[in-house]
This record gives sequence, structure tokens and C-alpha cells, in this order.
Amino acid sequence: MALTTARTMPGVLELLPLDQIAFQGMLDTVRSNFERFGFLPIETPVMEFADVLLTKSGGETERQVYFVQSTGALEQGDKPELALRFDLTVPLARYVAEHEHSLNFPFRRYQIQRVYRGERAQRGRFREFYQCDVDVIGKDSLSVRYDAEIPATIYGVFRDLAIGPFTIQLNNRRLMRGWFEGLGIADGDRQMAVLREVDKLDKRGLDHVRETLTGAAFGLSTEAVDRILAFVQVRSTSLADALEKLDALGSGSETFEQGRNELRDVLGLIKAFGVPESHFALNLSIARGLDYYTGTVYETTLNDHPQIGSICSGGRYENLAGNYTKSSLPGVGISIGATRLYWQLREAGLIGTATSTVQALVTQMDEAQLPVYLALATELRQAGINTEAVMESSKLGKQFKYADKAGIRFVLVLGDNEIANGTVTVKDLRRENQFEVARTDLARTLRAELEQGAGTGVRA
RNA sequence: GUGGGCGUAGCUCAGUUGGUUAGAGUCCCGGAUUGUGAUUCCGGAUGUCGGGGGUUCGAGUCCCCUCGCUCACCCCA
Repeated sequence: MALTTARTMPGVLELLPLDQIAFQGMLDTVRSNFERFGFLPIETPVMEFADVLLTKSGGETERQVYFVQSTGALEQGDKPELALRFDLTVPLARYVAEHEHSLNFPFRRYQIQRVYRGERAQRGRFREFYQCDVDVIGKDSLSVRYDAEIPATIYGVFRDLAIGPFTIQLNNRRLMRGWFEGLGIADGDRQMAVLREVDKLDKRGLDHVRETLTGAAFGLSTEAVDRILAFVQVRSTSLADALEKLDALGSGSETFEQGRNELRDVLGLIKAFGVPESHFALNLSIARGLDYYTGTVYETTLNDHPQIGSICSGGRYENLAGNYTKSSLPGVGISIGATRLYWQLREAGLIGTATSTVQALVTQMDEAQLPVYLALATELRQAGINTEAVMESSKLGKQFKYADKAGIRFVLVLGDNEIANGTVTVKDLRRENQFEVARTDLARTLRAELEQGAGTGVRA
């Protein structure tokens, strides 16, 4: 019989158990921080009705959507009725509109699930990936103060992930649009186009952006472009510096002043939330490509690994669910692309080898003593230690090799001597030492050892 | 969706101006006398040379087509 090649589609990340443990450790850190800040969990279906998912989308989104069709509909040649979600924000909008009358506002939710995009595979880009989202949705209005709570949450996440120094960079869409208005770029679509272009500043460089803006596609004057470039190059080094640089921009349109006031409030509150000044900064080139953002926008980068780019981004939007309800539902939120983040951290060598979730292996010296081994394993499990017992007899060396490869830290040997003495021999494969303890003290001893070296599993 | 690069063991690759039975390292499996892994030594398994066609006495190598992967753009986590 011809064999089928075992393979997965490009753009998916499938991990071996030890890597999966590291990845899940990362998600646990994200989740616990989201919960610590008082966000509530929800999950939504992977599939949604296509018309619900694609309401506001232009051609770009639709191009990246996977449609889903039942066999029956496929045979009849119908248009697909269902599609896979491509982010968690659109399903959130649908969720809030659908359950509006049962929800408590401001609605603070977090959601950690996979999303799907039909992209051509590329380094660090996935077709199936995890997003970790937090959003706050208000009914009719939502204070700009929430715009500061989001970065505070994000600070907690990346601090606990311990992946090195990072900076949460902030900007405000109103401030940008107001600045462009002052230069005579009044049309909304045109403002968006300029905005998307300056967003590339950090990636493409000053000259490239200048060339594009003065070029035929935009046709802006050299003076206007110089003013834009001066604006988007603003970066801050501390809170006082940020406020000073905002003042130094001079006065502007009503939109501009509104944006500036929002930014001032947000920056001040981020500090009040306890985020160190070294970890947040003004970056007036941050724009975000998505057009639904209206005010504050965020991007987070690792200081020592700028090539990785943004590892977490989001912002403020008015009218989240305008396509589904007449209610006004403003919100602010952010998303961590966990799959890409994990993949890039691994590429950069920032993730060490995880230890197994299995903490102890009970070896088998003598098949006849199997009940003794199983009783020992049960004892340890009852003491909260994840334990595996060797079920098939083999050479002890082979059993050690198995434990080593599996990343199991403690190997327990129970032979005639130990049984006679009421002891257990423990080999700690991580510390590379061996000791013998009374069986009655075993669980306590292992617990103490394990707690000593407790970590997130993501540390290098 | 648009443009460039690359396809040889599971992985990283070598393979001369076309010339016998296609190699190395790594990984995997087994062994090196009594109850100890990761080091060392010995042995073993593994390939429609991406696929199809053409040129030739002879193609991994040259030509054409095709498929796959990958990088950049677009967009984005």
C-alpha cells in the first residue's frame, strides 16, 4: 500500500512536548496577569457566519479569510456560509452586540484562542496562531483612563515572562490626524494613507518614507513632508520628557489638542499604575494599519531585539459593534500574538529547554516488585508530585536514558537494599547528584527541592 | 495577489568537465559482564536525488515543463 506523506500545511506551529510545555507556560503567565487585572474569560467559536465576520471588511481582510463549507453545501455549489475567524476583535464585537443585555459594563474580557489567516507563509508568520486579547468595552462612553490600564496589564505580562527589557510605545491617532490637518491634509482617507506610510518609519527608514510621501502617490510638498517627518521622529526618554515634547509641538486644531490631552492623561496614569518610566515611551510614528483605531495606539518592542518588531499591539476604538447594533460601544484593547512571540523568542535563543511536567520517574528494578513501585507512585501523586512509573521491565540504564530525554528531573530507584532499609534512592538529573532518603520523607524532600527552583519555564 | 531564490537520508549539507552499487555529520535503534542518563567506543537502519518529459551509450549533474518550499512586497500578531 502506498504511504501518505505525514505532513502539515505551511504556516502552522506544531511543537514537541517539552516545547509545548514552554509555550503553555507562556500562556499561563499571560492568563494569570489578565486575571490579576480583573479581566473575565470568554471563548467564541472558531467558525462564524461569513456575513457576520465580513461586515466591515474591505478586500484585504476577505482575501485572508478561510471559508468553511459543509459537504452538502459544497455538492450544491452554494457560496460558503461559514468562515474561520481571523482575529478576536470582530468576534468580540459580535459577542457584545449579541449579549449586550446580559453583560455588565464596562465589560472587561480576555480571550486566548487561535485565529486563522490565509496568508502566504513567511518567516514568523502563521496561518494558525494564538492571540491573547484584553479589551474593555463601555456602554455609550468609556473613560480614557482605561487606555492607561491596558499598558499596565501588558507591563505585568512581559515582566513576568522575563524575556529582557521592553518598551510599550504610545501614540494617539487624533494627535496625528490633527497634525496632518494643520498641514492641509483634510481628507480622512488621505490621512489614513499618510498614517500607514509613516508607520513604516522604524522598519524602512527615513529616506524611504520621505521619498514615498513626496512621490507621485502622495504628492505632498517638501515643507509638509519635513513637518510630518519632524513630528513622527519624536521619541521620549521619560515621562517629563514626553510631556515636554508634547508641549513643544505648539498649538493646533481641535482634534490635535484633544489627542494631546488624551495622551497626557494616559502617560501620567500609566506611571500611577506603577509602570516604571523605563518601560513606556512616546513614539509618534506608531500608527497601526487597521482603520478602526481612533485614539490611543500601542506597540511593544523588546529593547535588545528590535528586529523582532512589535510583540503586542492595540489601541482605542469608538463604536466597536456598529455593524451589529445601534448602541454606542467604545472600547480599548490589545493583542499579543503568542505563537509568533514564542517562535521568535526561540529563534533569538531566549527560551531555554523546559523541564517536563513529569517531575519524578519511579524505575523498575525487579518486575516482581511492581506493586511496591505503583504504591510509591501513588504516594507521590497524592503529595502533589507529577509521577510516572515504569511499566515494562528493562535495564536500569535505559530507564535513566528515558528520563533524561523526557526532561524528567528526579529518578527514583527502589531495589532490594532500599526496600529492606525503608529508603528510596533519588537521582536529581538536573543537579547531577544522588542521595538516599527515608521513604516517609521522600515526598516532602522532593517538594522542597521543586519549590526551590520554581520558575515560569520560559526563562533562558 | 505581485516579484526573486532554492529543491540530494528525519535534520544540516557534500557530490569534480555527465561515468560503476549516491556520501559525510547529526539524529534514531542496538551493543560495550552484576543497580545509573547527558561524554567516549563499536555496530545497524534510513533516500522513487521534488515530479514528469527530453538530449545521451550513460543524467543527482545539461535542457523544457510542472509541483513544492522559501524570501521580499501588500497586510498584519
